[in-house]
Amino acid sequence: MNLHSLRYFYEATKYSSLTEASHYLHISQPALTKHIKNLEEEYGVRLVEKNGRLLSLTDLGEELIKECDFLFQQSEKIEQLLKQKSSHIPLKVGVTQLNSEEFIKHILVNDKFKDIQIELTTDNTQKISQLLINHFIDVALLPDTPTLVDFKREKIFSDKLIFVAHPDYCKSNISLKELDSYSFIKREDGSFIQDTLDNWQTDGLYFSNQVATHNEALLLAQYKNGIYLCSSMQAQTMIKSNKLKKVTIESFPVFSRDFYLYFNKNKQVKYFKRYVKEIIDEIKH
Amino acid sequence: MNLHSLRYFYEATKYSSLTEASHYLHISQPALTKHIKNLEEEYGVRLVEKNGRLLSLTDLGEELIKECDFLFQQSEKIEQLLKQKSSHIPLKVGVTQLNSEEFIKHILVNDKFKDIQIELTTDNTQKISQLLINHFIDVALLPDTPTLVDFKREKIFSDKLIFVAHPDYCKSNISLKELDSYSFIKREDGSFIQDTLDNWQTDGLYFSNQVATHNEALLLAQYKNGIYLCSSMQAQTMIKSNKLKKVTIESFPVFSRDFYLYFNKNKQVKYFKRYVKEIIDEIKH
DNA sequence: GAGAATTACGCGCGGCGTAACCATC
DNA sequence: GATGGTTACGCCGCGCGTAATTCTC
Repeated sequence: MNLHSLRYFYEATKYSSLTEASHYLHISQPALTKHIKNLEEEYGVRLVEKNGRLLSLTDLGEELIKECDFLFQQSEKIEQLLKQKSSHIPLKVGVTQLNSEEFIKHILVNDKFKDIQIELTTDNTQKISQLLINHFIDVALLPDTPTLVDFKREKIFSDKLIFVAHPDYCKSNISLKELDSYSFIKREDGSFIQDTLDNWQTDGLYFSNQVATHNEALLLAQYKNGIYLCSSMQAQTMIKSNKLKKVTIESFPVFSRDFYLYFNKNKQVKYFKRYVKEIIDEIKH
Repeated sequence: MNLHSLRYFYEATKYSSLTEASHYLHISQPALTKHIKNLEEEYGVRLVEKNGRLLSLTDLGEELIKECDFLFQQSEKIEQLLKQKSSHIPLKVGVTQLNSEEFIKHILVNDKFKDIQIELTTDNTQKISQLLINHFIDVALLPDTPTLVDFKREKIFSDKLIFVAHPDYCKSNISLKELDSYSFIKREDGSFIQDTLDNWQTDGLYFSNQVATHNEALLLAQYKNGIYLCSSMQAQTMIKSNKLKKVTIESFPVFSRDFYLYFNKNKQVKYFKRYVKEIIDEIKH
């Protein structure tokens, strides 16, 4: 029997619709439908029936799910056994400065990664891509990179520059006229963030403080020290926990970069990819 | 985890070597190796180790197999549940006269087919192939057939014309000089078998009796009535049970036809194919 | 018309077989 | 040299996503 289709069927029933399930299972909705049809056709049985515009389980479907509980519980047990005895060499991951902190915070410490041992390398895009090419690392999280043009990759998220501030510090939408009512947090000269700000408005911005790192800037922003421009990825968790809010400023252009996972062939990479995507989903929420 | 590879690994351990297992599991031996490697690489574990020129299970491998017992026992239970509730429309199978008796005897009454309901049509090759083309039947067992040239097919066995006789009736190898010491069983004039015999030796053959059907001829041969020319497929079981033996006659040319399963797309056909192949293997032994 | 499922279709990867090679007896 | 396992390689089908369609509220 096709245990692959059975697994998807089983997992899908944990959600209220196929569409919802497809989202959480990281598979397209038509593909899920197909898996269910597979089972039904293979055995000439009906497992689901139409219920309004949703599907619901037939009696046989319910019965099947109960049996699947045992099956996949056992399969889980086996997987744990194997993972426990695993002597994997660590998966070598390369990231840029921009990602590294978020990576460490949200990905590497995540429970999902308890069974993948990871060795992290942080360097600039150029160096990381060279490591990947020379097989010194297995995976790299990087923006679009010319030297990796024919490498396997998968888009993970789109990073944009956004303004953030303490929720009480200012309105959420600020017009150009209102700009002088607020102060901005200044990053070190020559940094990408500061250059972007300077190029946008050479005058008219009032800077409260200058800091040396992204972390310092975030801290100041939290203490209502001003509005701070940073990558949406880096601010996401603070926004989610309401320590900061996103601030839109009139006519500020969109600076965005897509980030990809580039990878060499490696059995573990598959899981790594899935976990990363799941975690990114959680962050985006 | 990859339950497909796990299944093959599990089943393979029931045999003494991969080569032997591959034969019974109807998969090539390199493919089996690959499945095991899959599991080992996915989890970074060792499941088998070299033991002379054979493989044997590691401790972890043994442990894994124990857990797999539960897993695939449960999977079997689920499969039974589904098959029991199955409301399959019968699988429509077409065969020629030549095959039909062997089919009914050795295939359709076989235990393996208890969960596939079969509707059998017997007719000549031309008619059967038309039924297949028009989707009136799902599977057909036929020799190479020009009208089905771009149909999906799979070679099932090669049928040859052979001489058979009672084990005590004659020697196993007969030279041309000795031919006149034995009598032959004569089929009805115009039959393929009789025509073949007549075209080979227009004189010099002594015919004891003339019969109307293959079954009658087999019966006579069993009663030491003479040597009988028939298809190897049709005589196989009598030979296996020592009621008849194969007789080689000097300079008799090989008349052989390959038989194929031709099939339309149908979920059940997969199982049908596998069962047929297994049974053919049993017959060939 | 919005949300859900189904059908149609095309692409890429993985599973498989064949063949050649290596290792053990 | 015979038997069993491994590596290399290429093909085909299955699993999947995208897009268009149907169905329900």
